Amino acid sequence: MHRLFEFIELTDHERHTLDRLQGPSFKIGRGQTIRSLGDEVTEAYFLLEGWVLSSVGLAGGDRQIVKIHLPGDMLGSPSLVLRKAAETLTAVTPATLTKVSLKGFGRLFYDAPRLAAAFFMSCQQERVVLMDRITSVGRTRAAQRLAAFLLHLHDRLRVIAPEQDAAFHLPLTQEQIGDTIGLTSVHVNRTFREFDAMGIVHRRGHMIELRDFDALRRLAAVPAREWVRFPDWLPSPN
Amino acid sequence: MHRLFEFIELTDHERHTLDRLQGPSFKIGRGQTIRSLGDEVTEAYFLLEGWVLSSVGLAGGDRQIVKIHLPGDMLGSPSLVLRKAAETLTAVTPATLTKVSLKGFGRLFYDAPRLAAAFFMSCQQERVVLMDRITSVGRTRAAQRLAAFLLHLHDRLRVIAPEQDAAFHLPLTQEQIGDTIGLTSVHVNRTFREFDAMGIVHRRGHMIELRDFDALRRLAAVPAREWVRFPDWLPSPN
DNA sequence: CGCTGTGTTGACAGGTCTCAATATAAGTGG
DNA sequence: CCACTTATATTGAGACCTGTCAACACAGCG
Repeated sequence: MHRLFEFIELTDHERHTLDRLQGPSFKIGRGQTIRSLGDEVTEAYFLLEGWVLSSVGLAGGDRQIVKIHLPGDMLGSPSLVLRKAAETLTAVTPATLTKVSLKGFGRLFYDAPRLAAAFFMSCQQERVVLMDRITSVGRTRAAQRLAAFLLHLHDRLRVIAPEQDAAFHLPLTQEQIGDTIGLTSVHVNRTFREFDAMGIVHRRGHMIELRDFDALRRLAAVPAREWVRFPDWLPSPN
Repeated sequence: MHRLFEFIELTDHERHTLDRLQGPSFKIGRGQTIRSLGDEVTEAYFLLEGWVLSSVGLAGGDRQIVKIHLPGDMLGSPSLVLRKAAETLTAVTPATLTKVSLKGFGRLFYDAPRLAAAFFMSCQQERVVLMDRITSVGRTRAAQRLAAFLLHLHDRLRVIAPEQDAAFHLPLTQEQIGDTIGLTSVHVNRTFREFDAMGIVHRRGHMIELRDFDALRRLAAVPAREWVRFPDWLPSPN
């Protein structure tokens, strides 16, 4: 179950190529680090189960979480263009992943052009997401950032599980949420309680229920994004 | 002169493919908009001369500049995966560009796999840049953001013009700089004068001279990025 | 030469951070 | 399964950074 399905329908050949790309699956525990910023880049990963955070550390010790990875994501691909890994990958729940060999990935551009195009599109998609996030963090206040964050996460969960309703499990601490949207944990907490009080969201432990999507969307203020499926500029298979 | 040269050395065939991709060059004036957020996506662009801003607008009227495009950049590629353009492209200097047909771009994945891989890498590079910018905006103060901004821009200018020294022309208003690093123009001004006073930078009109790289780098605090040239995971041409 | 946009500056307001203390939940070892 | 330890959530007070508003200087441009 790969995110690539968002853009193209895979042929048998492409599906097979994708399978051959990956090594055997392995598991890691909650809190474990898969790879740290600055490490040698020897492989990439696919995330099969669990949540993984991708973060960038600053000299001062602060860190920014640049991506919350959900099952189906490819991990570590930004580092393909670097000598040292760009990001630290940490599991926030127990996770199952596979390794992707760099050589295999490189061959893919020859063996499965349409698959390569899907990876390209997936990368552009990440770019758009980052653009929207930088817009949210750079130009809006705490409540708007938190609203955009919750909506975006909910959207992504729905892609993975179409039956997903308004409530979901959020296995992140408020500090991690803060590191994602550029706030301190203290202020994330205050903003959450504000949302509680307004009846916009409801929390019980790490279960979050979005109770007023319109209000959240109005707050978030980011433009809606409609991803293209089966783009007509991409030649059809064969 | 394309940014792709950063990752691979183009063969004649690849260079030719790249040329065929582009329509005749055309010019636009300072302040003109090439394409607005929400427009239909019918093409992409290469920027040959001039500076172009890529920005995302919020419902409230604020906007975030998500990328400052320099000559050699491909423009509008994030919108390849969207039905409506993700970003508004505005020239801040007179600019020369070419159009890239979407069909042609799609065929490239079949006709020139290595070139396609270079575009993929270029996209990942943008992603890393955005990750670092979100880190800067989300987790650091005004002075650090401005330092990171100036250093990053200087680095990019040096890629284009290796003889580039510590002084360069910055054709942006302080408001545009603010929209880029998440500050108001007023605060950008205050921070610039602070840098002036400390002797870290020197300004005369829109000429900027970086006078103390060490101090700037210490301030910026973002990890250094070393792009890989000719990655060994990519099959060689032939 | 007047206009309009941009840079500069000051006073003040407001949002977010910092520090610190408690309460609560989660995880651990016996 | 309990007692203990640690991480996380919550709350308050005050400091600090940045935004807002407003005025003025200055430059580029028609």
